[in-house]
Amino acid sequence: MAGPKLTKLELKIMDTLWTRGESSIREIQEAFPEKGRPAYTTIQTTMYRMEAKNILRRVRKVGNFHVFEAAISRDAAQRRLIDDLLALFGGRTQPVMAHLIESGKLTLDDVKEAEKTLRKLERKDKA
Amino acid sequence: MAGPKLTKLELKIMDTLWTRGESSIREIQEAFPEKGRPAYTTIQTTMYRMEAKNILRRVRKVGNFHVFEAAISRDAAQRRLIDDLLALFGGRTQPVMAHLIESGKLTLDDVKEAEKTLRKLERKDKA
DNA sequence: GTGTATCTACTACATATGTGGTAAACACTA
DNA sequence: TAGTGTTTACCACATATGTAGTAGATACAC
Repeated sequence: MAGPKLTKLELKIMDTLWTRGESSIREIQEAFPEKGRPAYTTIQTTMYRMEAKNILRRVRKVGNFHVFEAAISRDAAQRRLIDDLLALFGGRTQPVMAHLIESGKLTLDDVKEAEKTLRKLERKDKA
Repeated sequence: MAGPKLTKLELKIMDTLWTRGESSIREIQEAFPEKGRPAYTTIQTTMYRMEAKNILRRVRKVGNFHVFEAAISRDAAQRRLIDDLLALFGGRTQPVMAHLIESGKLTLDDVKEAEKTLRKLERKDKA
């Protein structure tokens, strides 16, 4: 059933946890670019709410601060993002691909890579 | 700069306008599946807000009801959806493709089609 | 012209999210 | 152990969104 839906801010927080592993609130806050960095308590409140939703959990206390870790994988979160997008397109990948190409984001190399992966999968399925 | 961000409900409303063209609130409401169909005034309120955001506009009055039309194209809205998703992936298409493949949503035919389109584009760019 | 059904315009309200303040607890240093 | 700086836990608030009710306007059928 894929992970829960995450907002943009939640995703940025998770990104730090996924990339750097266990982190304190302060470490996560300081991972934001200084320009437009949210207040410490903004991150804190959001993380508390994420804890209530089991998106992350506190694993231990060091000194007087808590250390948190991700409770869902990056893969699960990403899959959810894409599933949601696809649902908005009625499950059809074609328009998605068309837009990716049109915006110049998808290169011929990307596509060849995808094709290679698919052919590999096909062989595996047959075996 | 691509269109404004649309929510799921807003997208469903726009979908009717894009597909069937000019429509009344009632027509849009009745385009929702009977199971879980939002109340007339739910659609109405949402459409009024969309009007304020210039996502749609009322074009004329027929009898005692207004007729609305889309003020942004399906293409612009879809592009925005995909741009937003891509931004969450740091602009990288690779993980997006990987997930599409992994979930079985992207077939070899889809990819070949994309490749053909890309090659065509390439030739056009050269010319 | 009058009645009836529909629509409009406005209001209300709950939830999720982003935002950040404040007081009290707490750990570490000197 | 006393002081200081950080953290926690909680609170408050604005905005966006989904949800729907109500009163009065309005058009159409007869």
